Amino acid sequence: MSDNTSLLDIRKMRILQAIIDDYIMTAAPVGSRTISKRSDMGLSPATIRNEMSDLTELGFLEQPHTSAGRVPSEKAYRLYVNHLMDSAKLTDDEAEYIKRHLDTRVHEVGEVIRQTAKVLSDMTKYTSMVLVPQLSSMKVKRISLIPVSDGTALAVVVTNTGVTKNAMIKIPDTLSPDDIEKISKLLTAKLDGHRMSDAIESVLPMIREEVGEQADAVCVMLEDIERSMSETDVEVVGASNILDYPEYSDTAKARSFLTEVETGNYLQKVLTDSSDVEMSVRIGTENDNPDMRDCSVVTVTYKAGGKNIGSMGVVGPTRMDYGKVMAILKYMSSSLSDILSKLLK
Amino acid sequence: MSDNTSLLDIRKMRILQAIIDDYIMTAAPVGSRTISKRSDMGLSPATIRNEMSDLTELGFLEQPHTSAGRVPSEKAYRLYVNHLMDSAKLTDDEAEYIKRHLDTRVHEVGEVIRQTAKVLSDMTKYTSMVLVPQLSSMKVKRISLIPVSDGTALAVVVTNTGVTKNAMIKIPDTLSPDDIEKISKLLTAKLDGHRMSDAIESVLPMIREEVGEQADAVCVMLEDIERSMSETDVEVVGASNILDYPEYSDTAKARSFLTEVETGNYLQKVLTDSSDVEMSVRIGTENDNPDMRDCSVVTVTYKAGGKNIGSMGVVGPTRMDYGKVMAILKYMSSSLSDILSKLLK
DNA sequence: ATTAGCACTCAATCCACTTGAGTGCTAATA
DNA sequence: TATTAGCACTCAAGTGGATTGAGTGCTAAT
Repeated sequence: MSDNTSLLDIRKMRILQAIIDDYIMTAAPVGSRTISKRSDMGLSPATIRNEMSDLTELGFLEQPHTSAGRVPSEKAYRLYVNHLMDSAKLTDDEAEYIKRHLDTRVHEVGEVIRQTAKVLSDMTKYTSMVLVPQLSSMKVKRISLIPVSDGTALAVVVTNTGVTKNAMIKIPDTLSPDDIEKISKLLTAKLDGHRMSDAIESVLPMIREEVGEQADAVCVMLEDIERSMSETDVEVVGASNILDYPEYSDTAKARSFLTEVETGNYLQKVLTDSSDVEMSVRIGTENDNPDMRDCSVVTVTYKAGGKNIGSMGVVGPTRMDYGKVMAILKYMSSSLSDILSKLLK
Repeated sequence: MSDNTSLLDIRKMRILQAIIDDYIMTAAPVGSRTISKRSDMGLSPATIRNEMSDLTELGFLEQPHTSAGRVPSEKAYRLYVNHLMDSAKLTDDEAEYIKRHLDTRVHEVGEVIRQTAKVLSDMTKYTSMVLVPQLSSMKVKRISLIPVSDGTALAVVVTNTGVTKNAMIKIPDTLSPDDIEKISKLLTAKLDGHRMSDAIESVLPMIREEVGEQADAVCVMLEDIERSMSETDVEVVGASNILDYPEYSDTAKARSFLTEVETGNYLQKVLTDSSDVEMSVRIGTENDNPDMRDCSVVTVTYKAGGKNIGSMGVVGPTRMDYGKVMAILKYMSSSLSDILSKLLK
């Protein structure tokens, strides 16, 4: 991505910023007079017009039609996010709000995740999403196999971070409940401290001799479990918020947005793809999903014990309040990380 | 509820039915000419008009304004559902579709529930909802307590029907993992075959002496577990379908519908309230939630082992295709019951 | 009892006109 | 030379009157 700043002198930048700020608030094309009055640069509308004309030529502004004002282009938002935006600080009220609503006395990770998504969407008024913590990267502390019926058992994996996950698995009919308990204990003993993802390659060989003839069965079970563990799951809240924004007053557009969000596929993809960068911003067509081509998606990662274990984000119209959203996300990220780190001690 | 049929002669009924059928399809006020042509009763528009005038007076039809056609009232839908509607049979294609999509080789209840909701919404094109099976009414087969971290453990309850549910519970710091395992085995032994809801009253006393000084701790744990078990959870799919219906082309209306559905509170209430009647239909203002006052909600229960264990339903505009919806729900109910009965053997 | 005929109603659509916010260009100005 | 005032031009969004057409209700004829 080329750095566009060099093309723009300081005045053009300030004007562009003013236009974007205004457009983010009003969703209406902004004209030269508005900027002349609102910005304290003491320039006449005519001068602003000239600059706007240049900015249009450079691809930062667009005109819906000749006699409307100008609308920021995606390129403009990109510049805004990278250079212009004054990364808003949260007000005390906002920080307080987050603290209060996140500090419910919950001791279950799923609950914390849901609550986080709720707070995120309440504060931003956009759609929020939180990826549940990824287990595959955590170390196993315990594996319990619980017989459910002939041929099936529930595997419960507890990680060193205290996150748990279930997997319903098939078991050979030949195994008795006692066998299962034995295997369960053995797995816990051997896997303790290892990553689930390493289980099959590095740990299975060690177990092999001890389980004897059941080695193959155990192997299949482990594969089953690992598959379940690497399933990700995403909590989405506030999808219908999108209807509050005029750009989605067209029902068909709202429909395709909501359908996409409801399945959650794309959002999940974005969150997993971004789960190694501290903060990511996808503007409009930077989203490769056509139904999301006039949304922006902002994500951050969250940690537990100093290690990234998940990500969360916000989806809204391209004209979203990036400054506010990014500030909130940053704050929420560290709050959630704190809570989880404590919770998962 | 008084039975309105007596007020209407056979001809009025047929005309009303024709009007409702037409309105369900078109969502547009229907006029006398349409009915005269479409119904094979060989009556002129003028005659129909006279009858329509009577039906309006009786409260079965409404006029948006003088020169529009007529629209069925809620009272009309009620009559339709109770007496008029020819309870549509599913086509072979539809039955086939359900069979194929529900028969995925899944062996986990949650998966089946999600799939059911999906199929239900795909077929009806409305919003679907499925209440996950209620554990409190099932008999316990096994309880496992799995230590997660100091002070917390995961309780996994397996019922005789094979449904499982987790609850994260607090445990006294004084309990060692060995203690926990002992309690876990004891609970399984004592609770096996009992309903969770009876656990505290009838089973706890029997355990009391065996656990000695930990009796109070066990009691608290059981309460914790029981609370978690009686939590209901509802799977909602296809909320955005509502946007395809002209009565929700107004964004504000769609917004309030979607927000209500997103929280799921009301739907959950309806499903639990209806979980003892085979089929229930709530039309328009029969819903006590103001945001749902121009929707209808249809629910059925489903069983496992001959016993009601949950319910599911469909939400759509009052002008929904009751015949089709009810036929689909009936069929799905028995399909799901079959699957669960087999699955949970 | 039914229907043909007719006057009446009223939302929806169309069209011509106006309004007003905004542009782009040019000539005057500092 | 950069800025600005002035002005003609554009175009979406109203505004208001006329037209249309689907529908009704009533009355008189069948």
